[in-house]
Amino acid sequence: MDSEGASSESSSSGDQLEKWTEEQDELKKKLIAYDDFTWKLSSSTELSQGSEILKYVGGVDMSFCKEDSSVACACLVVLELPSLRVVHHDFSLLRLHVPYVPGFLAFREAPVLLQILQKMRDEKHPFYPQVLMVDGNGILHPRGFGLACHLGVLAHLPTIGVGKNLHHVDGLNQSEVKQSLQLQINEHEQTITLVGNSGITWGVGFRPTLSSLKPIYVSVGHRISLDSAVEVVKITCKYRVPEPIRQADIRSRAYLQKHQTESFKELAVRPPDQTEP
DNA sequence: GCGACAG
DNA sequence: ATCTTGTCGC
Repeated sequence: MDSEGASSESSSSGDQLEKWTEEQDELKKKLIAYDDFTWKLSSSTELSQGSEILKYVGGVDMSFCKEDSSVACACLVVLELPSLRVVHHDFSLLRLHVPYVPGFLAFREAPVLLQILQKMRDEKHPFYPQVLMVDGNGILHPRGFGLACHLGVLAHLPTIGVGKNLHHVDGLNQSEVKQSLQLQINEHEQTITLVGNSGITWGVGFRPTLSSLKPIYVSVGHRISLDSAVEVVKITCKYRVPEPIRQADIRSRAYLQKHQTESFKELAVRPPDQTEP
């Protein structure tokens, strides 16, 4: 018998988390936390004629089956600016074998999302996104490398991390953020910089609309500065959750429900096929 | 040691 | 992530 708690359960072993941590640290070396793109926002002061403007913003999200949380639908949408109309969407239905572990979301969700992105790029689709918004944090993460960073580096794409809940890092606390925003309730600025105990700026808490008490949390994913990331988020917010992510969320959920019966059969766990004589 | 912990 | 109806308001 093993003396150590080599608990033979389905959850991740310490070894796995160690491997994942090393992989995050390795990929983190390629992280670019400043503006590394050629487009400009149409609201930019310098309206140079030659430069391209930001027109195609992507969003990714995943939904899960309530009966079987390992059955998931990943969705990529692309919205056109400034209309915020969806000009492209794509889905992938699959069964996940990697569990959700706080701090390691990317190992569960990045592979599929990357696959959908690559498919679009390989097809040289004209609406391939110039920047991608991700339903998960960027550098606002225990090791400064959340899903948005992970996806950005692997896809070599500018990405923005958007969290609906605060990942408690470096002393950052949800109620403190809310209090700070409460103090600014009368000011024009609905944004609060998230500075941890160490002095590091991890992102910003942001209230997109006047009615939304609960903030969203924006952080740098890859190849973009925090200021630019916030600018992009601002111009894509019709509701609390920015449109690209909201549309990916709505559509992935709808797709899952529409194909619930079929997909459940397709992805059903069958015992190994031993019908051969 | 205990609690906290994106989706 | 998911479980969940109505309701108040623009």
